[in-house]
Amino acid sequence: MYTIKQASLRSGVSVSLMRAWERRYAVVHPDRTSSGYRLYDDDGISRLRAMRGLIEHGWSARQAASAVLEHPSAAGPRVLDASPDGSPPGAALVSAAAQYDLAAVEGALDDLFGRGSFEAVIDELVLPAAAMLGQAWASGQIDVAAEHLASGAVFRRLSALFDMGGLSGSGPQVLVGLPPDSRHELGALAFGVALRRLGVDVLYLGADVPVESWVDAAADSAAQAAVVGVVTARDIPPASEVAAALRAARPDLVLAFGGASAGGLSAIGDVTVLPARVVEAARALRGRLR
Amino acid sequence: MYTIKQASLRSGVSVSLMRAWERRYAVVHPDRTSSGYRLYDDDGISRLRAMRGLIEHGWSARQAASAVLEHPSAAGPRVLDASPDGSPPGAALVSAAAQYDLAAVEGALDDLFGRGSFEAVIDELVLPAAAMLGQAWASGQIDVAAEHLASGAVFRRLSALFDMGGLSGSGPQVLVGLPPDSRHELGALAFGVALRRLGVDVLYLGADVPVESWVDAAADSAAQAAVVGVVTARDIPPASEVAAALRAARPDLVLAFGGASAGGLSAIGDVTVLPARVVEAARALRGRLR
DNA sequence: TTGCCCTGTATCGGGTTTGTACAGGCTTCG
DNA sequence: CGAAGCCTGTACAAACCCGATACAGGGCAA
Repeated sequence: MYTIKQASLRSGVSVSLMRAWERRYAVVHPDRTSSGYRLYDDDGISRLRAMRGLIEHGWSARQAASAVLEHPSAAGPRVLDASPDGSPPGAALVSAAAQYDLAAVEGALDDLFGRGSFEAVIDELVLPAAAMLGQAWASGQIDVAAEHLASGAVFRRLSALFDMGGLSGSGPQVLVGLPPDSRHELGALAFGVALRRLGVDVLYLGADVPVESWVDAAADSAAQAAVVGVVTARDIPPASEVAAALRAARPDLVLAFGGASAGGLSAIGDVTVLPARVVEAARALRGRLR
Repeated sequence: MYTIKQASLRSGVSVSLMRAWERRYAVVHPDRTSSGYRLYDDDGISRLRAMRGLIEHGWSARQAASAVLEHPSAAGPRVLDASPDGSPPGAALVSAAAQYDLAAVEGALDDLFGRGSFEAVIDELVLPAAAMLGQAWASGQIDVAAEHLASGAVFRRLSALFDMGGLSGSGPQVLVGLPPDSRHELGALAFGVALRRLGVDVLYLGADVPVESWVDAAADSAAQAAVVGVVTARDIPPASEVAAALRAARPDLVLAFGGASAGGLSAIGDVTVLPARVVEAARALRGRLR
């Protein structure tokens, strides 16, 4: 349940306009606190967002409202909306980074994370935006320092979410990390957050973990599974080395590869290849535990 | 069991506010001594920390409280192994890392950060503990993966503090980062946090920043100063390269070196060498601005 | 063109929420 | 014993939210 300000941030509709739409078209019926404050649920946010989308596509407000009221399914849990000007959601992050404007970076992240729950936004908005940062750097559009600035901010957000996940202390333990020489860890960390939010105790090892360290971690911890990130095609050989060493050291360990290039490793024995999207990957792995 | 002040330090919630939350939302029910003093347990600390996290992410206090009350599993207890008297404060962190026990790692960090304000503990406890981690790794006492696990947790704490610092938006801007090929960024990040808490807008570039990126960042941002971390003696040559390039590109920029090995660079022109302790270093740099 | 409706936005007076501070008195600890 | 810490209760300012109203600009019909 969100206050009107939070609902405004999540729906992209201004506070004044939300009240106007409610009064004129009864497009939402938020609950009220005992003192009369509006409290919006996810369905209300979806309706507001759907209505905004229709209006941006040229509909009049009244038509949009009746469409939303008539087709409640049209206001499904879709989250991914292009910005008003049609630019992809991560563009604001890239341009903020290019100008070394940390406030704008944080604002862009507020916008991305504010559009829904972690699970709703991470695969659709946040990681694509981070990927755009990498592309912008690769294409020379922004500098390494600018890329660091912005991806560091993303990393901090994810870190806060990781810590906020809280330890169940009793759940299964899973090692998560990247193979040697692999450095882009945002996806792995996001996966760790998603897994932790499913009640799994994640031992997050980070980037560039040597093969022997994987083995030692598996031997010295009570981990039930290990997930090795495979971000680029270059990570495939070291990742398969890690898997082979882990398999030899701990035959009982559930092994999985995750990440964009994990598909390149499907040939290897009994190693699970997780879906590319971190939320689905976390659910898939969770299903293999216990 | 902690007194209210200890609980405040560990949870990051002020004493007044803890009482207000208890009175208004009944989010905790601390035991009482016979004379009425509150006594908090680890579960209470976790609840307060969770509520604080939700509020920092935009929830209203009342919504956050009901979420914490409704979802008690999110706040699991954390047990800290009693460390033998006389052992240095960071020993618990190292032994927790050695056992890949993330709960114990978080508990050790709770203990370290709980002993005082950021300024009080960072130089005395947290960074020495992080240094002990590095030494334990160098001496073969713990593995790289264990070191990653624990220093990642420290990094996340510092990241949260960095984000909590908030942007003044109007303060002077300072670039903070490490020279090329330098990777141990905990000290630089801690310095960034300290600086931010003094009202300076820190543009944190992170580790391993190429010379050209320093130059571009200085050129494209409105930074008044740049601080280059010099962690080990090996960082001295690249750091001096960065300084020379920055001096050439932006003669007006205030340049400073920070970190344990910054002293090795005292010979270079008008570059300030900051004290080794981050709090003093931040104050020293602050004095040179505006 | 004129006048009217639609629609997004701004403002006003008044109530609510929330973080912080203070006063006066009791407890703990060195 | 004195300083520091903690208690309850109260107060307060800033931020937030409420309903109501006003208003500007665009579209549209007369």
